[in-house]
Amino acid sequence: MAKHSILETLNESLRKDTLTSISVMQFPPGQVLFSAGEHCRGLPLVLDGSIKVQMTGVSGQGIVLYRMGADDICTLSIGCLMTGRGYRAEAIVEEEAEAAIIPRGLFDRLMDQSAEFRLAIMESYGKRLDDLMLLVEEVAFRRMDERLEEWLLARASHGQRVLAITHQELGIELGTAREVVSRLLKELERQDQVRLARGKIELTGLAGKLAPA
Amino acid sequence: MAKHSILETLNESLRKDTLTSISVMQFPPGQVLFSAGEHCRGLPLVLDGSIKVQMTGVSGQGIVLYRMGADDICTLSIGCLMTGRGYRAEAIVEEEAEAAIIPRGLFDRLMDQSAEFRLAIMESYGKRLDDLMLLVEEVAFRRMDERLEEWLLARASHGQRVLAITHQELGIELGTAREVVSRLLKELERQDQVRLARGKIELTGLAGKLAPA
DNA sequence: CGCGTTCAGTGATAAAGTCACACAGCTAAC
DNA sequence: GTTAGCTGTGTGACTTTATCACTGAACGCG
Repeated sequence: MAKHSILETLNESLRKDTLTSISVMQFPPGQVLFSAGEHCRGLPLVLDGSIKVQMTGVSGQGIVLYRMGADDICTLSIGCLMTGRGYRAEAIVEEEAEAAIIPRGLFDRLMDQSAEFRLAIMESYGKRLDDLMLLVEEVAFRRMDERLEEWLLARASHGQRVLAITHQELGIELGTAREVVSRLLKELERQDQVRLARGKIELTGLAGKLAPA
Repeated sequence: MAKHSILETLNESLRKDTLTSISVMQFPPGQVLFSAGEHCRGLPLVLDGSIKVQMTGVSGQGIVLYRMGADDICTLSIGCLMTGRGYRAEAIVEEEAEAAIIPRGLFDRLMDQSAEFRLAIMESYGKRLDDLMLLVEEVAFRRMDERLEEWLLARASHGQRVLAITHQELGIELGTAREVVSRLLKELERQDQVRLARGKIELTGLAGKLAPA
């Protein structure tokens, strides 16, 4: 059964209608939920797991725009739904995910009949805009070594000290080239902040700077 | 009297209510509509003129996120309104502007009672997200010389061949440093693409590549 | 084991950002 | 008109990041 906090904004009757007309789907890691150019068929609710949304430039280089996790709404889809434009980004499952899709008609009805639902949608939209603005700032003004360190620490604070990720993937996270990541990591290794192995990064010295769990 | 296409999504009675409760204001060039950190008091409708929305990084460097013109809605404000967060950007009038503000309460009512109004709002939101994603791509992957040329041509195609702008301002448009702009422009001048003067850029050779008016 | 594939390291070079400073063009006060 | 001061531009020196080309290491599998 679908469990998503936005459903709690609905009254008894709308919620029942919604639950009967959506079905929860499972997606394995690596699965592509949607890709650039595709059109949108409804509003995806993420119930569980982790999904990254990334964009690919003409050069073939990519950058991760944001992630969605349990209880998120794929607000990007609403834009596509409303403007009729295709997606500009692609969504890829990272950790086994559960999601349900609210079809267009039902979405319109919920927007019409529930002020709370509307509020939740607008809030999610606002948050997404905010995220993207932060990203613009990151990319335009901040140094890559700082961004890399922060990325590693953000990951580590979720408990792991050994990250399983390739330099290529990290490049896409930060929107830079693989070589740049390799060089910066090598420098961190020289400073005893990390230990490197194929496909793995172990945080050693850096762990001292860990955000409180 | 306020003239904005979103008002046409409203029925007779809602439109009348709206028109009586909003007032059109005039803003001279240079006026700051809102600045970073401020809280939002309603949804601004742009009736006429040109307003740029820009962000300033910690380094003090800025970048223009997008522009609003006649018939635009300041969707960014909705996000602030809904999440309660302050603005992350600032809005500055470029060309004498007219705008009206729909207060929070009325906005909620319009969202409640007009499906068409809702649609227009969501559409505007979608477009803004799209703009920002394009910007991320620009900043992350494209070369500065290309972006500069494109910016100049986009301006020129509005009729002018002589742009009144300083290198500093151009730097903020593109999110780069003044020196970088100076050097790239100097190079264009060496190639007889532009002629430079204090506070002015005249498009000469570049004008051949003008987008059809 | 040997072979192919993916991942990582690195030198060379180009583009962009940063810092420091010189100087030019304009304005306003004298 | 001359001069002081401000804003805008030009440029050298240097750092950081991006790009290109290539090498070799680690792994997966027949």
